[in-house]
This record gives sequence, structure tokens and C-alpha cells, in this order.
Amino acid sequence: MALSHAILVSLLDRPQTGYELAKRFERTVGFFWKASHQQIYQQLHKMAAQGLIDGETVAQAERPNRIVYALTADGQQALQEWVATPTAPPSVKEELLVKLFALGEAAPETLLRQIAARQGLHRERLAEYQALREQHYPQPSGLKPRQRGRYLGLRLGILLEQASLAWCAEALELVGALDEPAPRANENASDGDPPLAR
Amino acid sequence: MALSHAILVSLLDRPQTGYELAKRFERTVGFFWKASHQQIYQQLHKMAAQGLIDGETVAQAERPNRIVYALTADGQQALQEWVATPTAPPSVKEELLVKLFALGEAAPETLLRQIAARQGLHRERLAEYQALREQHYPQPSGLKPRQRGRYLGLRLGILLEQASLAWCAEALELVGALDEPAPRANENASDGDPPLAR
DNA sequence: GCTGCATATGCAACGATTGGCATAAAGCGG
DNA sequence: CCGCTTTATGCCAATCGTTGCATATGCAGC
Repeated sequence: MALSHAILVSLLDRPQTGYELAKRFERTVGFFWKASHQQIYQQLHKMAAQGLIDGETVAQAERPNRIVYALTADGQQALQEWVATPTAPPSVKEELLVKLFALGEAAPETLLRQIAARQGLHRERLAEYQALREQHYPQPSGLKPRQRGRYLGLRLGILLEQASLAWCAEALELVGALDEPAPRANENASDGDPPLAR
Repeated sequence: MALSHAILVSLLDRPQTGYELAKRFERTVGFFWKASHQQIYQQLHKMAAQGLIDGETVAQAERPNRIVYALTADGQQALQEWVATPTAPPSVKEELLVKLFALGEAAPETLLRQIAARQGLHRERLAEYQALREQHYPQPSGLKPRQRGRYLGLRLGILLEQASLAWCAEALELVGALDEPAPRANENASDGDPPLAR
């Protein structure tokens, strides 16, 4: 119910082929919505059948044909309607945190390694994002509307990476402390079911 | 490839019925991994067929029978192996950010409302999490291993909610500025494809 | 007494997503 | 000139996830 919308949004910029869409998904919209090329091609067929987009085949000399998709009036309307629809909270899939729930049953070293790996990832991304920000969005208040949306995406990326990094530091410390000095004994104490969230 | 693992982790605490698992998913593991009860029941059947868990039917007077599932040795081993496996980065599905990409094409007021709604959600959650933290995890360094995992989950929740709130404030300001004073003209300037991320 | 909620489990249909594979040609490096 | 990567599109199978529905009972509140 939403990959189609992400595609519509992307086509707003200009008509594109499936291949282009797939590549752009890796750089822009895809930061908030991942999709593989198979998924995109299939979705494009469906959307064309529904009349949301319109594909035009362009023959190319000595290259495979390309199919360039553009928004139809229906597609634009569908997009407008979707934007006006209340947004569901983001769905979460944080494997690492699920693993941490097994802490006490599993070797802490294994988890330490994975947290460190995660830390590296966040560091890389943060550096990337900050570079992009400096290059492309020097002063946000001067941006045109469409750029503001993109800037805000980047901004959320930066804030979340920073928060994640702070968490990694805490986690390394807290899990690391288990490794060497402690006796790691006696886990089954009284507590009925110490809740966490939601 | 991971709901089964989340269930295994949850069964680590104690044997549980599908119903209990579904309810706990709303409070604990489910913060990082959502699942509906239908999904859980189906998964339980599969896992029982694979020998990862073992279900025992308990007849109850004047209540539907319950099926209590417990980890088998195979299940425990599968869990250990999974924990030792490198963790994939979390998958993201942030609908709101996709919508922001349509900024300039769509009415800013609509988006403002949705950002405000999101802000409310984050505020609520943050308050919840902080209350839980104060109640259950007064001093993290004194926690037993298993509690540390849970504490870290809560901690990440708090950090991410705070970051999200900071973002909401920025977003409201930047999108709100579009609403009243500006002429909102001329969007199609030079820029080829200002990238964002990844 | 009716309504709604909580307990407790499940099926069926559909849609979303992933992974493997296939085709086809151009350009690049060794 | 051989193999690798890039461009460009697609099928198929399997799994994962969501929505709607069904069943059965007990308890609390109106």
C-alpha cells in the first residue's frame, strides 16, 4: 500500500524508467522506503494497468529498449489523496534489539561485535549525510518548497544517526561490562515481567 | 526470517501460549518487531512442525483450551546460532518522509497536520518510556544481564523519540513557513537531482 | 438482557517482499 | 580477447504480512 506511492512521488520530478527509479531509490526516497528492482518493475506494471502511470517504450540503438513512465492525471490525483491521508507510524524491525533480549542466555562477546559493527555503520552514514547537507543545503530557510522536503529527510537522517550513535556507546559500555569482571550469575530473580514499551 | 526468532527469544523467559506471546509483543519485543496474533499463531504451527518448539495442550474448564509452547533443545540451538549471525541494518518504512517529498506539489497544511500528529505520538511514547525507565531501571549498572538487554531497548526508544521530537519541531517550522507569507512560486530551478542519502 | 471487552485459537485470501534466475549488449581493465 | 561491471527488463517460487472473518465463553457495565 505504499511502494506505489513512493514511485508516484519519485515520478513527480520527471518521467523515469524502472531502472532509473530503482537507482534513485538507493539515493533519495529509498532512505525511507527500500525497494528492489524486481519489486519496482512489478509495481510499475500494476500501476500502468490501473492507469496511474503511463509507459512509453523508447527504442534505443544497440541497447535494450527503455520504458519511460510518467504520471497520468489519475496518478496525480491518487498521489494528492494519499498525501492527505493520515500517516501510520513507521513500522519497526530492529533485529539487533531482539537479539539483545537474549542477553544473559547468549555470549556477550557476540553481541558486542555486532553493536560495534552497527556503530561503524552509523558513523559512516552520519558522515555522508553531513557532507550532503553542507554541499546541498547551506541555509534551509532559503530553500524552495520541494527542496525543503528533501532537506527535512536528510535532517531526520542526521538526527537519528546521532541518537543511534549515542545508544551504541551506552550499549557497548553496558554489555562490555558483562564480559570481563562480573561473575554473570543468578538471573532468575523475582520480577514478573518487567515491561518495556508500548 | 526473524519473527520466528523474536518468538524464540520471548519463549526464553518462560513457556507461553500464542495469546500470551501476542500480548507480550505489544509491550516488549514488539517495540522492535511488530506481529499480529494471526501471524504468531501461524508461525507457531510452523515452528512446532520444525521441532524448534514444543506445544502442550492444556484443557481448561469453561475456557478454550490453551496450547503452551516451550523451546526445545533444537530451538535453543537455533536461537544461539541466530544471535551469533551478523545483523542486518534495520529496514525503514517512513511514510511521512515519502510524503514530504511531494512538498511543493501538495498543500503544506495537510502535511503540517500530519507532522503535528506525529509529534503527539512521539511525546506520548517518550513520556511512557521515561516512566517505565524510572520505575524499573533506576540504575543500569546494577542490572543483571537479561535486564540490561531490556534496558537498552528502552534506552534506544527514548533516544529515538527525543530525536524525532527535535525533528518534528524543525519540520513544523520549515513547512509552516511555507504556509502564510511566501508566494510559493517557481519551483523548477536548475538542480539536476540533489541527492539525499545512502 | 444487551453490548462490549477479554480470553483463546484459527482459516482464507490477498498483497508485499525476497531470492534466484534469465536475457542481452556495451564498455573497461588486464 | 576474456571476464567483470553497467545498463535494462523481466519471470517464477516462496515466504512474509495484513485484513477480514469465525468460533466459543465469561465478566463487567448500562
